[in-house]
Amino acid sequence: MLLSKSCMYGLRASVLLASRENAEFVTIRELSDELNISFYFLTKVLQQMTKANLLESYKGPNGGVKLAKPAGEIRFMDVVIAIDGLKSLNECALGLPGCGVMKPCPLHEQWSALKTDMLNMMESITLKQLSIHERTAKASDQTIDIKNRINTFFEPN
Amino acid sequence: MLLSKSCMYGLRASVLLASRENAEFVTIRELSDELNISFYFLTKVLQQMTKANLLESYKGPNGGVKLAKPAGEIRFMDVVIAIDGLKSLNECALGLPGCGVMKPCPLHEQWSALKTDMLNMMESITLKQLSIHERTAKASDQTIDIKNRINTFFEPN
DNA sequence: ATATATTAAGACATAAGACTCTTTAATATG
DNA sequence: CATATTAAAGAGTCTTATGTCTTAATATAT
Ligand code: FES
Ligand code: FES
Repeated sequence: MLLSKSCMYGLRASVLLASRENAEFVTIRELSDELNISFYFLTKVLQQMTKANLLESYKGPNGGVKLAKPAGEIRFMDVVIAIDGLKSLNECALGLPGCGVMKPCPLHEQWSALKTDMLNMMESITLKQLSIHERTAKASDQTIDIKNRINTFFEPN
Repeated sequence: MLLSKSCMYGLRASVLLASRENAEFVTIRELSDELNISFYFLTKVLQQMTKANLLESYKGPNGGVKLAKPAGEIRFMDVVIAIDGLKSLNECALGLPGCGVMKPCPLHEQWSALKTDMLNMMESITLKQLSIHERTAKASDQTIDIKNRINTFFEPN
């Protein structure tokens, strides 16, 4: 598993929030219902994102969470860093210390090339792009309404 | 973490075994000492590889483990499959079920491209290549003898 | 003020992964 | 045969990740 479950949950919620960028605060309960993620657990994950200034939260009636910046300004990578941390992005494939810093392991050359591609991807893709992809998919399948479609994207495990 | 620790341990041990392909059985104790991995734990991991017919084991005096085939015929991927399983190679980046089979998630296109590269790498690299890389590295640093060099590759965490 | 809605924080529970130890089985050697 | 050496198998422990619940804090509305 490349990303932790927490991180995947955070990403799913982010994309959903991005697809409603117009909206005001969305309750975590609504997100967790739609994504089939434990409300309690998702709450913890989104707290991490709030601390990292990716989300803004508001307590009380009409409260909830929303993206702290335009979806086009939040990179895939930002979410990963907020939840799994920077270290998770620079690990040696064989788990040895100091990948890229110390003596490279036998896999380093190949692995770091892949890692570069992966980082480029994470750096270039924004939540906006992910949410647009979602919309396009929806448009191409007119028989399924929006809510339904999001639900099929984010089916329970 | 892309690969489990078990898997990384198995790979490290494999490369070490490959670099001694000439040798007869090597005891797990010797491997665990040289790689700074718990002997008990490594034993379990190598058992999985033996069951998968990647290693051959022999009990009793002068026993141990050795590669079951020439190092050039064992692919990186074979070790990963033996230890982490096939499923680990085809996961959705967002943890959704049926990546590549069911409706793709918003990240699928980008992620599956990366995954293809990764699988190609795992499929094309053999233990022989990894061990040769190791030898080359050694040759370029004459001041450090072989055993020492392996030890610096495989430092404790 | 009081009641209600909501996130934050912290404590707790369960499951999975990582690691350890003990016992058993196979083999070799004297 | 007796003893030593080694991996296999199984049970147990420790740690980390995941998931749940309760209480506190903050905001709104009546
Ligand atoms: S040192 Fe192992 S991948 Fe970089
Ligand atoms: S469905 Fe998500 S990466 Fe393929």
